[in-house]
Amino acid sequence: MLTLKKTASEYHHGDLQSALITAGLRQVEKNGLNSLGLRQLAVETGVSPAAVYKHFQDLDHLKACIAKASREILGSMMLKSLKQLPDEPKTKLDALKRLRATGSAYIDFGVQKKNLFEIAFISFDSPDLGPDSPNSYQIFLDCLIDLNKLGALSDSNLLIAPAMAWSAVHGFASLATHGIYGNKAEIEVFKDSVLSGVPRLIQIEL
Amino acid sequence: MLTLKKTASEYHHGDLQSALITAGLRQVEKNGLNSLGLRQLAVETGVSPAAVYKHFQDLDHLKACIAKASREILGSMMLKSLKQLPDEPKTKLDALKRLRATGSAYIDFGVQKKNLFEIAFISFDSPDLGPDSPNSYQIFLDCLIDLNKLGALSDSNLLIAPAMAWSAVHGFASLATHGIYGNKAEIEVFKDSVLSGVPRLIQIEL
DNA sequence: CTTTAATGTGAACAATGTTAACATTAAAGA
DNA sequence: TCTTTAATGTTAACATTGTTCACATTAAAG
Repeated sequence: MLTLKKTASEYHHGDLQSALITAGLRQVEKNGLNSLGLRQLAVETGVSPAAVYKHFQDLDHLKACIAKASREILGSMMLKSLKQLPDEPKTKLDALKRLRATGSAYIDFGVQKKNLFEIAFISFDSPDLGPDSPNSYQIFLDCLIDLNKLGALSDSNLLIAPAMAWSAVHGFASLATHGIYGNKAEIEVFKDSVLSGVPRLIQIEL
Repeated sequence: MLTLKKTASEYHHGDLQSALITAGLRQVEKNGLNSLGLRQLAVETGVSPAAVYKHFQDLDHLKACIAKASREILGSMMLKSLKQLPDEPKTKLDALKRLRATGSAYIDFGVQKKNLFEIAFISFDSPDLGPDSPNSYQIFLDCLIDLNKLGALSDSNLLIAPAMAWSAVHGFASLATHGIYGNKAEIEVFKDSVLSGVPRLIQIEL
């Protein structure tokens, strides 16, 4: 339709649903998950508190949508990290570099946007909201499929390997956001170690 | 002092501070972090809402104390898992079994007490509350020191190795609590894989 | 035994999530 | 096009929450 919103009757918002999610993302990123409030978001988007309930069942549902949006930002950062590398990896080493890049992006997201990372996995269980796109697990898996095609991974590991890689990377990101590894310079050292360890963890053979 | 609380004047509670933490732990474990409320805890411990503020600065502070208590339960479960093994490991393999036992206990805690695991790392940064005892990181470290003494680990890794092991185990526990690996039977398979992968990750040489 | 500090109560406050009844607009069907 | 209907918004109210203040009660210290 695309009706160049001249209809500024100011009564209907136009796209409140995504406006609330966007405002929520900004609020969480700036002041943390605890600072997220329904009324405050309503004010921020210039709407009454009750209007929110036309688009979300309750605050938890809205939070879940903001969480999903966070995960999708994470996923897009992972994809972005891949765009600076050769598309179709021809060698095992190239394929491995791609896996490492996605892992690095995952950790960077956690460290740089720790408040978004904090909310990202809220209500991750309930699949009411449909799959993430992009989906970070799928991105890991694609990298491992490439490695498998090139013979760097045993087939039996295509189920286990992504789980293990994800665990290591996610765990490091999570612990890093909790300030366990000190300042960002120190984090970088540990991060490299973890990323270098992943191929051993999932038994890559070059 | 130990004054066998005959002084049941019913006005002063006796040990409200820890009673609130205990009640908080039970509430979180049963109904999740979101269900935790100050007034409700006050009712549960038979005390007025304002009384809580004689022992905690605010709800966040109380939450942080409950979180610390959760981590200490985790730590004690790790220690418990060690008590069924030979005290002083004489062989590399024995030492490795101890490391694996602690990792297994860590993951079990996450899966079996997912609500406690959820709160456990809240306010982990702020060291106002003093160190955990027992401290799960220290337990990992002790296992690795044993391995190092037996020559299974390069010295340079005594800083990095615990961080990596912790990351893998913590990440898996975290993702498992989010229901990513399906039911508990499936989780067990993945868990064994991760635990078997840790020695490769941290470059144990047997 | 008196004073003081620790620990409790009760009433009030502002702010929050939520709901219900109603208003306005956009979309659909005659 | 006109009418109806569904979608989307508003306002007012409610119960509940975290928090504070003035005050009461008890335990500990001098």
